[in-house]
Order: sequence, then C-alpha cells, then structure tokens
Amino acid sequence: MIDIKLLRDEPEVVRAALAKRNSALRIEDALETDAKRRALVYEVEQLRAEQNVASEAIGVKKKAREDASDAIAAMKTIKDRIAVLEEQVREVDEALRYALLTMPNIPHDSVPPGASEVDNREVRRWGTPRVFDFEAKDHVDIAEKLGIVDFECGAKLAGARFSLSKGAGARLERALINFMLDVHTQEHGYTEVLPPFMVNSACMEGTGQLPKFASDSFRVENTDYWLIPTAEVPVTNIHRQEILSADALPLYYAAYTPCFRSEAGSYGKDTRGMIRQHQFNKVEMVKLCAPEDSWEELERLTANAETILQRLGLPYRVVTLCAGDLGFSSAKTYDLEVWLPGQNAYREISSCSNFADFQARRANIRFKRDKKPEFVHTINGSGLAVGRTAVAILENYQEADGSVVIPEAIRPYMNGLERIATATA
RNA sequence: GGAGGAGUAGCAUAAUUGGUAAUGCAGCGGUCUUGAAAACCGCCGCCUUCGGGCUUGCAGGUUCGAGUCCUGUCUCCUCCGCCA
Repeated sequence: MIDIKLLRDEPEVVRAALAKRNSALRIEDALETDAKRRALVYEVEQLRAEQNVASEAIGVKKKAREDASDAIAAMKTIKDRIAVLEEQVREVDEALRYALLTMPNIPHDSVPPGASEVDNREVRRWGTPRVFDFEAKDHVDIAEKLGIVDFECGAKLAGARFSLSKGAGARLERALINFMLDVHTQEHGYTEVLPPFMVNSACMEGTGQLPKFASDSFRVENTDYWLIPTAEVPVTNIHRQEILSADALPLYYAAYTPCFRSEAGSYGKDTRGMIRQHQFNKVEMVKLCAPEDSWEELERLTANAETILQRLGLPYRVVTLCAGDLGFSSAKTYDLEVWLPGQNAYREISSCSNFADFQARRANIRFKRDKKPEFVHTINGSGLAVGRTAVAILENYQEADGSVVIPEAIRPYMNGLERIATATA
C-alpha cells in the first residue's frame, strides 16, 4: 500500500509511477474520497469532543443527585448525528481502503521503463552453458527414462500440472531443500522457520495477494484459509501488527515450504514437465530491515540466491525487471534465470524483490528508533525454486547414456551418490 | 467436538449500583554526583486540521456515558472426548 500522504500531497508522483507501469489506473476518485473522508472524520471528532464534555457534566450532576434530563435529551441529538456521520465514514473508509489496496507500488528510479518482459534488462551472467556432443534432452525425457518423475501418476492423483517424484528424484528435491537451507542459515545468517502452509485472509492482504489477485491462489472451501502461493506470505506476516525494537533489525528468515498456485491465465503455457505446476517446493529468504538499508539488502539477498546456483555449477543470468513486468507489490525485482539446455533458454528460477514499505504498511509492521514508529522495509527472494533447480540439474548434468551426474555440492545430501542412473540408484 | 475459566501499556497487578483506565517494575530524559547508585521531577499506546479524537483480545449492541451489561468471534489455560 502506498502512503496516502504521498497520494494526497504529490499525486503527480503516483500518476508517473502508474504510467511507468503501463497501468490505466486513475487516482482522481481516490483523492476525492480521501478529501471527503477527512472532512467527515473531522466533523465526527468535533461532535465527539462536545459529547465527552457534556457526558462528564452529566456524571457530575448525577453524583450530586441533581436532575440531568435536559442535558441527556440534548445529547440524544448529537448522538443521532454522530451515528449518521459514522455510517458515512464507514462507507467512505471502505472505498478509500479498497482504492489504496488495489494501487500498485511505486517502481524505484533504477527500474527500467518498458511494457513487458522483452524490456527487462540483463545485469550479469555467470557460467558458460555446456556444449553437448550429443543431443541434449529436456527434463521430462530424462526423468521419465530414469523413472524418477511420474507425470501420469500426478495427473491421476490430482490432475494436470501435478507430478509424482520417486526414488532418486524425490531424494534430489529433499537434498536440494536441505542444501539450500543449510547454506542460508549457516553461511548467510538466516534463521530457519517452518510456517503454516495455509494462512488467513489478513496475511494474504498484508503481502499483496489480496484483494486483487484472489484467483491466483487456492482457497480452502468454507474457511478463511488460503494455501500459500509462496512462503513470503506467512514469513513476512510473522511480524504483522507489531512494533519491533530498532536493534532487532535486520531480521533474516529462511523457510522451506511447498507453494500452491492456480496458474489461472497460463493455460497452454509450460504444460509439459515440472516448470509450471500447481504445487512446487521452494526455499524462500525474507528480510525485514530499516528503510535506508533495503537497497543494499536486496543486492545481498540476490547474491545469496546466486550462491546456490554457483555451488551447483548452474549457468545463469540476472535481469532487472522493467516497470511493466514488475509485480504488484514490488518496487524493484531481480530475476535469476538458469540455463536450461532442454529449452535452449534462460528460465526464471528465483525472483528477488524489494517491496520498500509497501507490504509493511499493509501488514502494519513497524519499528521504533526515535519517538515515532516507522514502517520497516521488506525484501524477499527465492533461494531457490526447488523443482526448477532439479530440472536444471537434470538438463545441465545429463550424460549421453541418459544418466545424470549429481553436482558435488549436494552429494553429501544424497548419501554420497555421484550419478543417477536408475530410479533406485 | 463438549464443559468451565481467563484476556487491561514491554511485564505484573487495580478500577464501588456503569461515571470517563489507576499503581508498581522495566525503559527514556532531567536534577543531584568526579562517575555510578539511591532519591526526586518529567516522559513512558496510536492518530490529529493541535481544538481534540481514539485505545481494556477483536467486531457489534444497549446507554447521555461501557474495562464493567448483552450478542458474536479469536486466542490461551483446565477437564472430557478424539487423534498424530
């Protein structure tokens, strides 16, 4: 949520931000609603002040056993007037709240302009895509031949966009989860948390999934529970409605969770394989910090995610998302794209964002260093998407005979296994 | 799932038949002191158009006025049932 004061005092800044994002959203109605709300609230408060004074006088009279019926009758009028005004405040409040909750974040100055992903800017590359002396297969062919992923069975158990990992395939994902968590907790200073995989609506609103993007997530019927689309939701909301002490910052959390996404609107996209599924595993990094530190913290968090790719020897590039491709809540996002020989392309494997105070304002996460509480800044990023990491390993480390070499970094997590040649290897 | 009890500032405790949230500790600032402690004074939840308004888990209701009465709801505790 952007600051209502920014909208009120510098509407041109908000207009420019919306234009940069290629958004057609208008702010005139919100401004008008805000002015109306402030006038109403002022009037209510004036009446309430009058009421408080009169009420106290009635109390004094009653104590002295004097008659106060005239004053009480007079108060009745004010009471009714307040009731009418308050109903109006409620309506206007709701309208303004909705307007603010559906307004996207202001992109940072360093975010390049652009309408879609074609305008994203490459920042750097690491590693060199391997040159194969045989025809590189994609992960579906590799995994099915090895018998370590069963897509048919995923469809039988749940439906399209689900799969069943088996044997070394299941072990590989578990190994990756442990490897990533160990690196982030032991080397990068993150505290591991294991949050609920379902959250309530307040959390979804806090991080920006609601009210605008309800159809992207799964809701549990007849409850207020949502399956988390990312660990970002429960982990950021750990400190919802809290005022943290300044010396508690920065907070670093790392969490493994499965993620559930409806993938509405992506019909026909990535239908093959494990690239885009309704459920996938992810290790997520989340930071809460002081405002002046958040840009540096974003760079460091991105570097933390890159470390995983480097340790696994997977070539990748880093791109800065352009304003038009930027997520709703984000002020700036770096995508890490891993090289996939099976697609002959770089594909997103991590998304690292600084939300500035946008989520903190929604979730009301503050800290106190002087007299006034201030909103923290929130940063998060995948470290990494586990399913896509497994895909990248299968494709980058495949051999001509169909086997897959296991990167050295995770062999300790695979009971020393050096190569997957069969499901039970 | 059933029965009972409890939620008041960071913590701990008050508030008469409903009368407008008190006190202690902790913390911050000051006086005093070589420094510190003690003592004393002030601050010690949020918003504000600086008039004031709001705040007793949350949301409503009754009332001129609600920590107190009523309804709903959440969390925690105890017991029973069930369960991993």
